[in-house]
Amino acid sequence: MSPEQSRRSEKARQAIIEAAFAICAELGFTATTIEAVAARAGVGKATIYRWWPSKAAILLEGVEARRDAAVGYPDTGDVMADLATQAANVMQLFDSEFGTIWRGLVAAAQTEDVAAEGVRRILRDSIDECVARLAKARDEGQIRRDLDLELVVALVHGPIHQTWLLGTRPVHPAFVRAVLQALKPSLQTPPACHEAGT
Amino acid sequence: MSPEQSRRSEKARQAIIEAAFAICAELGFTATTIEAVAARAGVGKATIYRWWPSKAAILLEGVEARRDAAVGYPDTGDVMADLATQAANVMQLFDSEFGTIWRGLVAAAQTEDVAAEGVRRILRDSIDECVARLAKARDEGQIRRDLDLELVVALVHGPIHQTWLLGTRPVHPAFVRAVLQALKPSLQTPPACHEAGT
Amino acid sequence: MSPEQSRRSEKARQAIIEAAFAICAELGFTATTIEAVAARAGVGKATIYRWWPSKAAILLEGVEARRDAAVGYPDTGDVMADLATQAANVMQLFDSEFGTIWRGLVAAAQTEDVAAEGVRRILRDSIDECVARLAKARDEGQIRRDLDLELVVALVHGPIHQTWLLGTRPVHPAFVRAVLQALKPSLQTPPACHEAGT
Amino acid sequence: MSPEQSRRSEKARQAIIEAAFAICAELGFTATTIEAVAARAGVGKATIYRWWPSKAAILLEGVEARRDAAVGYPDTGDVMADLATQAANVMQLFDSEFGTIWRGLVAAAQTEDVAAEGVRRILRDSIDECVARLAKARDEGQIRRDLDLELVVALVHGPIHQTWLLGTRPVHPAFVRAVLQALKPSLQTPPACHEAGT
DNA sequence: TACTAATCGAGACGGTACGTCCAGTCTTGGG
DNA sequence: CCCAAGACTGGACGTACCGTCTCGATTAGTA
Repeated sequence: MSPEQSRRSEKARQAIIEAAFAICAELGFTATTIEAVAARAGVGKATIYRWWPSKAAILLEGVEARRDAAVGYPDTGDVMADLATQAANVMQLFDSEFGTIWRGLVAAAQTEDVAAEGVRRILRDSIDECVARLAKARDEGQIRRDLDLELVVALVHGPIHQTWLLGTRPVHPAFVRAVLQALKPSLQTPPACHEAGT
Repeated sequence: MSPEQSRRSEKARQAIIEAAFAICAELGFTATTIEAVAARAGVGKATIYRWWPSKAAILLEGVEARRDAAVGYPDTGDVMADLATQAANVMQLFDSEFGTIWRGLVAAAQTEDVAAEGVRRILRDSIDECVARLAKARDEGQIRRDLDLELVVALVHGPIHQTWLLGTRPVHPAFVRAVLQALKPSLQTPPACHEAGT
Repeated sequence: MSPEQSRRSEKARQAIIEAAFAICAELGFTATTIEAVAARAGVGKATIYRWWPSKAAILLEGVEARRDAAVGYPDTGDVMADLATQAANVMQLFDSEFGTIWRGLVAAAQTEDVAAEGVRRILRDSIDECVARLAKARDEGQIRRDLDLELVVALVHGPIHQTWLLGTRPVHPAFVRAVLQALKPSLQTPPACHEAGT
Repeated sequence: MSPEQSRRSEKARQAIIEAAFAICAELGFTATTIEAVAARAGVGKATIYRWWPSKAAILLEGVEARRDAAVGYPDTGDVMADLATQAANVMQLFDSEFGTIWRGLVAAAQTEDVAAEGVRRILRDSIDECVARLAKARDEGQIRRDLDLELVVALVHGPIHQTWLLGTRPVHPAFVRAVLQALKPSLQTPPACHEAGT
């Protein structure tokens, strides 16, 4: 984003992002070439290269712009249930064309620094959101006080996201629930023993 | 691997895999083109295309061949410690050029079916190995009897591998230990309460 | 023409030259882009760049190949008439699409060394041919013995070619004859004076 | 030059022409792009396109403006010597950066009508000047009365200019003199025969 | 002297072609 | 029949310019 933003054409910017999303959704990340995006957006290639360093950066900008429409955490009073709900919602979102886009971004992040930074930026927001929900739950006494909340985020989303990314098994809502169920002892305040013996 | 294997040149096969590894380690996955591999291996491009469908397949074959030299699980009698040791060893391995190769394979797996299958095949082996170690620990009473062991593998390696892949934070041995420590209540047989209030 | 000629595809070579000629004839030298030639010839651009440094070089090769079909000098016994005939024939040839191609080559020769050399090579042949005809005429006593024949070529063709190139006036056969007519005293052996006085 | 001239910035006009000359002299005609000229002149591209149809038109305007400083014909009383002197001076001028510019204009004239007209306009002036000198010589009886003077201009300058343009041989003063020397019999009034034999 | 309309600089825009790189296929000659 | 070598078609790359356009900021001529 080197040149001044002032003279930039908002119309072109949106057309490019929308074209990139459409092509990626329809034909996949590999077919999402700068050339195809330019053609579909009715835009010169130079206009893309002027403002974005790679196709991943375009998709990244689109994803970040849609963050408001992102999947938030409900607050029913039961954190474990809320975490499960949100994770299941994310997985459902990933079943749509958005999954293709996110896979592409993760792939790009493995070899491009710009993409890696963008992906981290997005994840940072997601983590912060999750941490906020967990902090509330901690204040309510639903989870242990001594937990590193960012670590908890990793414990919860790591297994789910990883399983989805690497396809080691299908990620259905039941799997999400199983993960959360298994993690309960690690997260929840251990119940006091009221009776001695057994 | 369509044609007959009998006529195949073992020398060429090894040279190709080694060249692919070397280029990927030195110049990265993106620069690991079939053309470059052929040149470095002193091999015709057709020879590569005859036996492998993509560059990811070459690296995959190399990785699978090196599985014997892979990171196994120690058995000190303490599963949690052993899991931590193995995970830390893997992370150390990923700090080397092998990390670059694995990142490339994961990236390829997001868009190519062949790569995805290959990655899953490798992960399956790793999971099985881990499950075996966990089964032993379960038999020894170190972990709960009611656990789905494959789920446990996800719980343990998901957070670690995911954090490494997406770079959301540095993955040092301390982080690995923290993950395992946090997971203890979920995995271990809950201690009987001997006294009220503990 | 860097790589070995042996593996070169003769079919591609001819298709490229013919495409370049056709496009130049139909659409002009400016529209004769490498891209258009490749498309018309059904050839990859790389194949063109592998063997020719510029579009001028392609046309040049075509022109040199067609030299056999070139405009030669008749030998009726009258040099001046023969020179006029040949020059008029050349001008007629230049009225066809070949004129467009030659103009393009001359233009390219003003800014590109490769084109300049090629044009000079072609002109050298033409000059030699003309010199040969002149030498014969000189031996027959039709033109002065003391003339530098290459200079004569310049005297004859310079005015004609130059007038055509720069378009300072239309170059009809009458003009060609006028040039030759005016040059007669300079070329022909001066008649001896048979009578003293006036 | 469509819009009103009154509002035109004389400063910009001169800066553009000077920039075009400078770039053409330093980097050649090919590198003389509108973009480069605009940048060097510190001028918007639109300002150039508003007043000139092409880069050749800019150089043309500069060349025409410098015509006063052009190479005129001396009048020593000996036409042949004067023609040789002027031609030699032109060739010397062409050895400078002006030669590069003129070559560029001739090249452009092969494919662009505007350039062709401009070149013809300039040549017309040169021809007229030469014709004027020849007319004077004719009135003085130095050259034949029956000559078409414009044809004479072609006979004199055609060989020289053509040889320079196409580079068929180096154009030194000696060459210029040789051309004029060879043309003498065609131009000069034939001397009466005073004695037989001679 | 203030108004106002055209020109100015700057540079983004949609395009076209550039010359390069690589994919994946095909051809040639040698073992 | 496999191999090394590498030319082939094809397509995307990222760049350079083209000629058009839209922006304030001058800057002339007019009121």
